[in-house]
Amino acid sequence: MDNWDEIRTAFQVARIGTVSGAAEHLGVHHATVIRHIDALERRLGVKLFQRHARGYTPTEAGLDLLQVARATDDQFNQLAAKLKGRGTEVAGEIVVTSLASIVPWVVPALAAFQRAHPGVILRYLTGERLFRLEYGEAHLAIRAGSAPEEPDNVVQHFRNVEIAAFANKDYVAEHGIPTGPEDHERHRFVAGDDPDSRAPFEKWLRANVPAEAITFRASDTEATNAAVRAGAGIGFMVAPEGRADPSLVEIYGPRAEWSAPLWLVTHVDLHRTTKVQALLRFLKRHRQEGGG
Amino acid sequence: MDNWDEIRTAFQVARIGTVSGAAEHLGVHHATVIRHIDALERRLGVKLFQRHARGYTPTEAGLDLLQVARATDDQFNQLAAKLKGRGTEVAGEIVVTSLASIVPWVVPALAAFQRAHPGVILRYLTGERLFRLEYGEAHLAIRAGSAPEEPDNVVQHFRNVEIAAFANKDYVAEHGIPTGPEDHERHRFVAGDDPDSRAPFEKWLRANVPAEAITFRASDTEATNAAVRAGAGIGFMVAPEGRADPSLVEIYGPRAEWSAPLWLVTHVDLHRTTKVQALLRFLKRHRQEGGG
DNA sequence: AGCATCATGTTCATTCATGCACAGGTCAGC
DNA sequence: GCTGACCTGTGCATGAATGAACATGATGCT
Repeated sequence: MDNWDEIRTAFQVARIGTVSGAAEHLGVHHATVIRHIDALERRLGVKLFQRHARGYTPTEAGLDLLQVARATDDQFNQLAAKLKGRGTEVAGEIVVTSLASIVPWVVPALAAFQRAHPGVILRYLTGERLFRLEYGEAHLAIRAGSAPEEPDNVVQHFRNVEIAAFANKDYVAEHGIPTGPEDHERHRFVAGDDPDSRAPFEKWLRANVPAEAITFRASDTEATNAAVRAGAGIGFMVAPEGRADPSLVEIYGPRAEWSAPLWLVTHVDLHRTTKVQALLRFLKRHRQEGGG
Repeated sequence: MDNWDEIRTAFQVARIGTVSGAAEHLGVHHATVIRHIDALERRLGVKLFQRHARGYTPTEAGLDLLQVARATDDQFNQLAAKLKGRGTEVAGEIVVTSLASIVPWVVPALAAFQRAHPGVILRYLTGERLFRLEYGEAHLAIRAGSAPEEPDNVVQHFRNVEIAAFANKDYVAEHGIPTGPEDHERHRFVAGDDPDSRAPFEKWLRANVPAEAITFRASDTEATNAAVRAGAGIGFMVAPEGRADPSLVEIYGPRAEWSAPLWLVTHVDLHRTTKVQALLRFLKRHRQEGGG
């Protein structure tokens, strides 16, 4: 594996997604980028990218390269900063991902972090792209639920996020507020679609709400939240998110048994870099804000 | 930090120590190597090497680069192997270091490992160069004594090494073998020079041997071993090493209270690579052999 | 439907990095 | 003290990697 510059070129293509974009970022001609990729693929005997008219999409091999090269890039930048005597400076791109449901909580923290470190460029990815993050597309993943246990990942418990039950005002006006579990059959509930979900509040639903009362199911958290807002019934939401919506009424306040743990997940190769460390420290220092 | 190839060039210079050697290894002209180094240093504004007529010696900055670049090199090689579908193949250079005193135990294990993986090139460094290993000059360090706790290092307990007391045959012929602790004042002992040493057998010496009976002290383990072989008195040695020398007599057999733990220390960036993993697994699988 | 925009991919001229040859220096050994 | 074998360092010719220009295809907006 000689010619590290070709790896660097491939890294930028994988990161940005287009040859032209990578060429501009690298300050070279796009023909050079194409030649680097071709040479690298020929030498490795593996297709790194799927060519199509809209750009280059990394294959699985390309994603492997992306992961290794991103770590390298970060480490080289950190080395350069150290050698230049600016060892503590935090700068460069940081990619963060999380479930969409905790967006309203994460964004203010990231914004504050960006304010504290103007040299940082934040990319915050949520939603359907999450599955690709296993391949090292992000520096930091904020996950909910049971602790991830993949090798090469550094997992830290972050905090518990408060979960409460909400319903739309119109729903309350029509159906009122449940007087207790025995009243649940008279109500309508919104829940996830997975009947075996291990989320604590889903277990509580199965135990305390008759199945016939769960009249709206959706696999995606955003969908269930939208259903609650639309008045489809009573559903669980992250507490601050629900409270931020004036059209919602808090049916049941947060309970310890419902709260879901959040995990900060980083890849070992990235975990030690100053910028990731700085972000982790920042997030942990600000974990009180926003309720939880 | 653009131009990763220049880092690669600097890495080879730091690793090999000469511009010409690095040039030959890289398959380029040595003038190219000089230009790469010059360009890199100018861009970083830091001297990476101390030039002298016998070669290039890395400065502290150069050692920092060496550490990062070695990890990168290994990771790229591992990536290449994976992408080429030979993910399990173990090949390339592996640098191991340890105290000189456990050389006779380590060498057979390394030799066996090399036999099992013909593609591997082993470099086994001991002795005075040990101090440089903090800077990532080795893939694996085998350390004795208390567990190292530096950050970025992965420390695993390896095994305990048996320590026994030996003396030269000539010494025994002249002084006999101690009948018990009360007989020690009549004997001569070889010990380390540090009066506060935390090595277990040194503690035992302080507790069970009168200070006047310790007539030979040396700071280096090799020196004390040589003194024992030369008949200067009774001294502690690694059990298999002492037993391998027919001129020595085992005065006190190994005791649990004397045994010193050995630690396998790797840098996080290198720890996950297949070849380091393979070596660690191999060493742990063969830890029974050789007594311990 | 048609145009504008943005992407990849190929050909040809050029330039910059490389290789070569030689100078200068240091160290080891006889 | 001298010779030989290393090593670093520099000016100059060459060639390989690069950049410019152009062709081509897909997408989105009017």
